Order: sequence, then C-alpha cells, then structure tokens
Amino acid sequence: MSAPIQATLPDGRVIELEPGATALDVARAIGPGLAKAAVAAVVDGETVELSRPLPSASDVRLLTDRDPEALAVLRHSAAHILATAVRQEIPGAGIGFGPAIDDGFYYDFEVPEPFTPEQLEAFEEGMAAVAAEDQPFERQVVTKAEAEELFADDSLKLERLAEFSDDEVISVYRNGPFLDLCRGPHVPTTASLKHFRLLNAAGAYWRGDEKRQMLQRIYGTAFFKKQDLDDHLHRLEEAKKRDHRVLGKHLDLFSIQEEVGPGLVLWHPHGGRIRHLVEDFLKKTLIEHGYELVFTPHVTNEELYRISGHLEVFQEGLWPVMEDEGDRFRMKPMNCPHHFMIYRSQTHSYRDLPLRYAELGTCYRYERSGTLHGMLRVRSFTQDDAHIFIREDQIEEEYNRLLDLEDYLLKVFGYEYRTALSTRPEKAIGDPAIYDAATERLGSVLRDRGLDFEVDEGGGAFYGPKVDILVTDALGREWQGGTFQLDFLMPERFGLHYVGADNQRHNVVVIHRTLLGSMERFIGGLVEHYGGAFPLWLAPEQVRILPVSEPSADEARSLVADLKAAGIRASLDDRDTLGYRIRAGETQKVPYLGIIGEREADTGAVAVRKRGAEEKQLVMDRSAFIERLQEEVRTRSLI
RNA sequence: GCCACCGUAGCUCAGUCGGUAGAGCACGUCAUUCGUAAUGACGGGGUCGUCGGUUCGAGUCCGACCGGUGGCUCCA
Repeated sequence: MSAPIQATLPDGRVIELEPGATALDVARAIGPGLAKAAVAAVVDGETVELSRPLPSASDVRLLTDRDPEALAVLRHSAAHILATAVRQEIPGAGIGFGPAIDDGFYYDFEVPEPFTPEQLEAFEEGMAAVAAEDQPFERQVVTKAEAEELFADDSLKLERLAEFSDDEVISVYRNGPFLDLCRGPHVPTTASLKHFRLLNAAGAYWRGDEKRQMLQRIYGTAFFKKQDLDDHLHRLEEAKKRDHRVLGKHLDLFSIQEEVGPGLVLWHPHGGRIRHLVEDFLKKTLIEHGYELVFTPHVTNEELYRISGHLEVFQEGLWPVMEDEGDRFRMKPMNCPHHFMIYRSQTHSYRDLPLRYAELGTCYRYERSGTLHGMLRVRSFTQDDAHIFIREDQIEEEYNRLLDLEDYLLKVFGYEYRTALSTRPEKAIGDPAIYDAATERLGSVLRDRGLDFEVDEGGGAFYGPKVDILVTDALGREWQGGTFQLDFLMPERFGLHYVGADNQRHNVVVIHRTLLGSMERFIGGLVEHYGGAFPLWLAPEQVRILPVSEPSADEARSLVADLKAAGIRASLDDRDTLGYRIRAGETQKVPYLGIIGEREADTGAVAVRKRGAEEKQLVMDRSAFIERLQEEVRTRSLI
C-alpha cells in the first residue's frame, strides 16, 4: 500500500486521505454539508470534477454554487445535456463544440434542417428529462486511436481529434447515452441542472470560419438558483426595453430608412439636440485641453489610403471608387491621412510638440450588411477623432493626459470603465521589435497609474499597440469607449518630421485617439445607459409646463417664457385633461413637469414633478425652480 | 457576405381554409375647461416591402430581390 495523499485547503489545513481519494473525499472529510454542496474543485489551479483522483500532494479548493467557476462548470454540463436531448430528438445530429460562455452556454449542431422554435421547446423538455434521470458524468482518458474509434461517426469530432498529438491526454465524458470529446470538468450528475432556459438558435460557421459549413447553434443559460435565472431573464427584458432602436423611435430621436440606405442615420430634432449638446461639451473640453479643431473633406483621392496602407488592409471596408479624369476618389474611411497632411503643410520645431488636431470627422465605411445594427454599427458615422503629434520622449506624458481626460469625460456621463492593452497582431507591418517595445512602454504607463488592466493579445492595430477603454453601462454591459493607438509607422510613410534641438530632422510619433468613439455609437449607447431618461443637461426637452385649465394658461405661458429666457428648454402643453398630459410627459421621459393651476397662479408658485422622484410633487417658488434647473444643468447632474 | 426568422396605417399589432383590410395608440374636427399616469363622439389615413409567378380570385401559396431582427464573420 502506498503512502497517504495530502490535500492542502485554502486556509492551510492539510487533510490526509487514502491513495486514490478524490476531491469529493476531501469534501466528505470536511463535512457532509460541503460534500452535498460541492459541484467541482480546483486542484493545483486546475478546475476538475469531484470524482477525479487527486495527486499525492495538492492544493484543493472546493467549488459550490456560490463560486463563479462553478457556474461555468454547470453551464458546460448544460451544453452536454442539451446535446443529449438534441440527439434523442434527432439521432443523426452532428455535434460541434458546446462551451460555457459569459451569460450561459451554446452547442453547435450539424443538422439537415435549421431548428424551429417548437424544436427548442422540445429540447428544453428533453433536457429536463435528462436532468431527472440523474445521469452521472463519467470521465475517461483514451488514446487518440481509441477516441477516433469512439467518434468514428462524428466527422466534426474527428476533425478536432486530428489536431491532437499522439502523446496528448484526451478525455471523453459520458452521461447516459451521450458521449463527447471534452476537456471537462463537469458537475457530478445531470441532476445538478435545475434552472435553465434555451434562448435562441442561430447559424454559426464551423470553427468560426466563413469558408466552412454553417452549423446550427443553440444558445441557452443556466443557474444554480431559480432567483438568479429569473433575474437574468428580467435583465434581458430590461435590455429589450432600453434598446436604443426602440427608444429612438419612441422618443423620436433618429431613424434609419430603407429609402435613404442601410446603415445611414437620420437625426431627428430631439436626437440632434442631444448630439449638439454632447458635441458642444466635447469641443469646449478639447479646447481646454490643448486641442486644435480642424475640418477635412468627406471625399479624398485614394492615393492617401495607398500611402497609409488602409487601401490594402481594409479594401473590403471602403465605399467604391468615384473616378474623376483618371483620379480615383473614395469616401473617407478615417481622418488620419488628412490630419497628417495638415501637419505636413509646414515645418515643425520640437518646441511645437505636442500638436493635437481634433475633428468630429464624418467617415464612411462599407460595413457588411449583416453587421449593421441600429446606431451602433453604421456605414456613415462621425468620429470624435484626434491625432496627436509628439516626440518619442513624450509618449508617457501624453498617454497620462489622455487617461485623465477620458476619466473626466466618462464620469460626466456616469460610466464606469476598465482598461485594456492590445498587443501586436499577425497583420502588423513594420519592425516587430519597435512594436513590442512601444507596447511595453504603454504597459508601464498603465502600471504606474496603478490601473488594473487586461491584455488583449494580438488585438492591436496593424501600425501600433493601443490602450482601450471599455465602459460599463447602467445594465452592467460593456461597450467600446476610447481607444488610444500609438503609431510610429504612418508618420514615416507620410514623411512627418520635426526639427530637433540638434537642428536635425526627426520622425514624429502619432497617437490616434478617440475618447467617445463615434457620435452614433456613443449616443446610441447613452440612450440605453439612461434608458431614454436623459439627465437634465442633455434632455432635448427639459421642462414641460401644464396649466390645469384655461384660467391659468396665461400664467403658464409666462413661466415658459421666463424659463426660455433663463436658457431652459421648456414647452407648454395645454391640450387635453391634466391626467392625460401628465401621462404623456412621463412616458416621454421629460425630466420636469411644472403644473400651474389657480392655486399656483395666485402665489407665483409652480407645482413641480420630477421624473422618477420619490415625492410626487413639490410646490416651489418659480424663481427657485429656475435656479434649481440652472444649477442642475451647470453641474451636469446625473440625478 | 453566410444561416434562420420577420416585413399589414405614423407607432404597436390582429387578419381563420385563398374570396377583395381591421384594432389600440398617434393625428384632425367637435363637445368638455378639467388639480396629478389615458374625457367622450366623429373623422381622415393602406399599391399589405418590391417585382414576378400559380389561381376565376393572393395580405394569405411559390420564386427572386430589397430591408430589418438574432447569431456567425468582420471591426482601421
């Protein structure tokens, strides 16, 4: 008999067990409650199922339904259970991959006919039946040859198997009738799956390659607790209500019409008002931060994009050529070459740098039709763009300025955010060593600021590394915010120099940066972030005054005039009944409704209803009301 | 671009078995002058996405195209 094995718990306790003991035995040794609650374990940093025998000495942490890692295990098992159910309905269904993802799981199937909603319901019932059977998940390690035999009828699995080397550990998992090539781990039995929902089906290329066959993917989600599933489904409902396309129509902010063209946005007066307010605020802020505002044309000789390299790399994304007497023109896909040409129009001293050229530049990209999405993905958009020309020794300071500015802007709009650093992609051009050194310098800036950033390997632009800002909205969803891209390459291609203290020409370094992204995407995002209830400073209509009846109409009109004179966007609603108008004001999310009846008319007061406020109504002096509004606008209050 | 689904009044949607188009909201007119989330009556409004086919007859069945939605792919 060999020596006992030792398991070290997170609190440092060491538990001794018989050889061959499993993580489940560790749980049992701690207590029957834990043995029941445990769904998986982390052994020496690797997540494994409870039934896996432990090595002779290891660190063991047991996972219960409270651990996020356990949720991923459950969802992965849910994918297998889905495949089990699908195979019962459609025995010949080919199986692709079925991983856990952020909010749930999916499984890809190769079937002759796409799935119908009725089939999804049948699969859901099938999954419940599989769960009820309490089938254990059994892991088995096999050789490549054995695996090839087991999956002889599964061409997709065979293709995946072919990529394994002969000495790699290949594991398969079985539950009831279903066998899958799988790294694991899984929950102990199918009975762990209690609260789940299949959400939708969609096509997905095999291995994400558009040249390969299209599989049918089923998305679903699963939770340990019913409450969590309900909350998740409720969040999905909430997101639907906040959809900027729905609210954009309801609040009459913008439209996209077939007659105009796909991905081309018409800004209606109220949407346009919001955009003007954002742009005015942004431009004022940029000027305060040392930017120069420039303008450049929407159409340009494509030669500029040949020099920049975009013509080659993003050919597919450009609108077609307009010919003019042998010259070829394009709608501009980005603003950088223009800003470069402005820089190049004169000689610059090292003392002039940094130079910051900013433009709300309208660009045109021929996005593939299937990718268009409301205002968030369009074919014509206005970029909050700037190109900052610096010396190489100014990189750190300028990145710190950018991070400060972005922090300020995002707080004004009420966004949380996190930071990411993107490194060299395969399609990068230029010297890899320079690219990597620059990446390291950006990493240092982030570390020195104490930012907890993540690294997006290979996510950089073809000309340089970048720092990305990922904003989190009111529903906890992430959006692309700012991006600050470092570029040594294009300045060289465009011959951008400065004259140094040594009276020699030096290559300038460029930062391509956007703080808010495009106006379309940013404001579309704002609509969802605020759920259409814009803070006062951004609200297209800030105050609506409602006279109770005819005798108080004159008083109401004079208040509207006073509000307008004070710079407040106010209007009068003297249509139908008071109840009708209050309802209209609320559903149109007007921040303040001011009601004037004979009581208020006599005393120079106004009865104020603030959107969403606890106290339904506050009677106040009209001048106090105006001052309060002005203060709220001045501070850009988010409440 | 690819797979699936969808397209009926300004908006949200109903429309059975193929028989000639409907509701609510919005809008207009009239009445009502109202005190905190929908006053009532009446009225106007449609080439049923477009084109073609099947049929005595197409919103309905078939095909192509356009657009949208969910994904995949892409994202300077």
